[in-house]
Amino acid sequence: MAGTAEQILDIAQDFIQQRGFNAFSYADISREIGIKTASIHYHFPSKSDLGKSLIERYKSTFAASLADIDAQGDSAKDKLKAFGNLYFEILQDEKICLCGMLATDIETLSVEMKTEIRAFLAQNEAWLARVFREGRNDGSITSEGNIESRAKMFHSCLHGGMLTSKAMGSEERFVVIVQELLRSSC
Amino acid sequence: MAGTAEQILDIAQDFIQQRGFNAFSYADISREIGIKTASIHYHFPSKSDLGKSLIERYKSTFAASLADIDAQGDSAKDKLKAFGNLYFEILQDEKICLCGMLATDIETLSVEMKTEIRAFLAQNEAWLARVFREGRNDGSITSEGNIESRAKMFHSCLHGGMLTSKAMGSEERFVVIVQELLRSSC
DNA sequence: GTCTATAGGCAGATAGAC
DNA sequence: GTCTATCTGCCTATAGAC
Repeated sequence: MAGTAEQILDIAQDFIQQRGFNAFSYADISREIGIKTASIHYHFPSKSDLGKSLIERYKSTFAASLADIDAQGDSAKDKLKAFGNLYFEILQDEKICLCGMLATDIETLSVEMKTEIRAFLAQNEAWLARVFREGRNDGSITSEGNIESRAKMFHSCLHGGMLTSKAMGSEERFVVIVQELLRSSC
Repeated sequence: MAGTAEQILDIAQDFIQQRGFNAFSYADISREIGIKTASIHYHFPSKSDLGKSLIERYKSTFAASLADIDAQGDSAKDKLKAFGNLYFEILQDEKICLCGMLATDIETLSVEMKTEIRAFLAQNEAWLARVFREGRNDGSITSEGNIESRAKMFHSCLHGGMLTSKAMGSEERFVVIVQELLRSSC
């Protein structure tokens, strides 16, 4: 049984991943979980507080997913596939990555939220760079070039893929993009 | 001397490319060009009308830029570079592609705007696919795989690159991503 | 075309009772 | 912790004078 604060975060996250930070309100959450907006302010005094808590939680959850992938003991190439699959699952819910969505809103957000978003992106790219490095050792990745650049490109392509595929209304499109990305990155 | 309607579109475009569709208002435009909000409604009765006109204009301008690239008579690989450079110039103004920004807001937009956004993305991808095809003929692109998939991936990577680079506050990051993309796509 | 004035609604946020 | 009530301000949009 989730506490109220968690429930609020859950609903807020859905809204943001579907519509963006500036297109949802406390009233939306209120309607969804049957609690007045004033009560939401008790848990999260300002919208920025809510946003910051949300990204922190998302970052932790995502880090746990990456740890799960590592624990599978697959090849580096399979890890990249699994990473892409994390995003595919998000897209299947008609959402995009929380931080990808917030990235477009970045200029309108508090410094606290900005900092958290950047930390999330950096966390992902550090993981990807490590996996690319592993791939050169285990032989599952034969492509050349700078590891950090490759990680940034891989990461960007997935975010752009989610974004454009959601806009075009096609999950299949994302699948095609990821296949092509894996082919040219491994 | 630009007419008022054009001026309104110019300002609105700046705001959207920097902050998103749901984070700017007629009042913002009003302040910027010294005209009352009621007068803006005379030119564009609803915000959706403004948005639709804006994307139509953007699509035409972008198509003209693509025609310019074609007219240079460069190799296909150089055309891809020039395409990436169009987006780099946008990022240098601390913006991202208008339709990339609107893509995240897609669920909150009118059907008219949605249709225009999809048409823009499709236009770009048709051009990219054609250039990849040219590259196989002129020998400047040796990579294999499905042409349409490659165009979608290339396109997605640029959009994601703009998005994440703006969020990270680094133009240099975008340059690195494009270099890596060109390396692995040609 | 641009203005003043205003409608009607929703936003984020707070005070204080229970 | 949740409520009612309310504040202040901004939003999109319209009516009607000039």
